[in-house]
Amino acid sequence: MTTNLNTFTGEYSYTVDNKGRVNIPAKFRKALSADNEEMFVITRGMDPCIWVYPAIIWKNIENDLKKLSSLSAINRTFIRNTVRYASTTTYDKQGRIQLTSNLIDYSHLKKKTLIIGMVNKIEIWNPEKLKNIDKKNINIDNNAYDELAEKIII
Amino acid sequence: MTTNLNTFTGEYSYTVDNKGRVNIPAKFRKALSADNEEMFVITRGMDPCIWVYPAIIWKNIENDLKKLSSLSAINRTFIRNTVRYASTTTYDKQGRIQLTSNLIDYSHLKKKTLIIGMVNKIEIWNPEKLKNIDKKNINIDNNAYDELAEKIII
DNA sequence: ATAGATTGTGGGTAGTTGTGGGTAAATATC
DNA sequence: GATATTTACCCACAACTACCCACAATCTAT
Repeated sequence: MTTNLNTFTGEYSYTVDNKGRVNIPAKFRKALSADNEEMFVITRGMDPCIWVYPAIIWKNIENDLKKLSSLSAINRTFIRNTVRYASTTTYDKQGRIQLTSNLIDYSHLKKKTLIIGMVNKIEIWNPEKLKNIDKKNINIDNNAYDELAEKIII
Repeated sequence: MTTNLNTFTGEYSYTVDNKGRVNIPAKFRKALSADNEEMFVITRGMDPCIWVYPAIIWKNIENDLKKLSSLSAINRTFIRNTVRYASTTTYDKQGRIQLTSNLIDYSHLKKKTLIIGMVNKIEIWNPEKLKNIDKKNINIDNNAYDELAEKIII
């Protein structure tokens, strides 16, 4: 089956074991292009979740960051916050990555997790947290949302 | 027979077996263009049914989503809601696709299903559910219908 | 009308996947 | 420098999935 490489969709439930490991869904592993060498970069998401990037996609982000001038305070803050919590990991023979305690704390992960494909990256959520965010988003700015929906016809 | 490729019309009755598989009508399979490689993407519909896209049609949606920056909260929500329940499947030698339990629950599928061609995608319904929705829609806003009539000459 | 091909539905099996734990190397602590 | 703690790598096994075959019903062509 040849889906888009380095592209992830769908929602999966997994558990974090007591060593802080989570499974990367088999489908996601298969979607990784060979030049990633089974590597991901994990970091803080903008929402209270963990973002997981294929290594080569992350490389592109780093290159974009290099282009930002450090003269601007906003740029400096942005760069710092973006790369500060990022670390590279490969998955083990069972397809799991090791999370850092920092990221586990940040995303409030307990045992159960939801892993969500977000097209060019992967999100790891505490299911309860995501449910709360979903509720909040019901009252989201509808105009902006509708505008998107008109551009992208599903 | 030469119909439009990746275009689906008509209504068919099939059964979901106890492994969660449904047949894709032979006519629909024949309408799939070769570059789909016999792949579909299944996801939640806006109504309580399952939407089935030819893979290459879905690919366009993914590519559009990739252009959205995750710095914006609305973009993140939109991406998440759009791809969260989407998964890629190929049909087996008997022409069936495997549904996920998540989608079966969402669409309240039991044994009997109605599969409906919706031009650029396919809908899988619980026949009872669809009957209820049809009843509700009898009293649909006629103004909205008239508005459509100006756009589409049938 | 009949034979052959196609289509829809069911089930079996081998391989894959997810989860737990074990052991040795590496790092940290005193 | 010796010991404790963490990390990386390995194995085991139950549950699940993909793939295969069987067969009845339906359709197609001559």
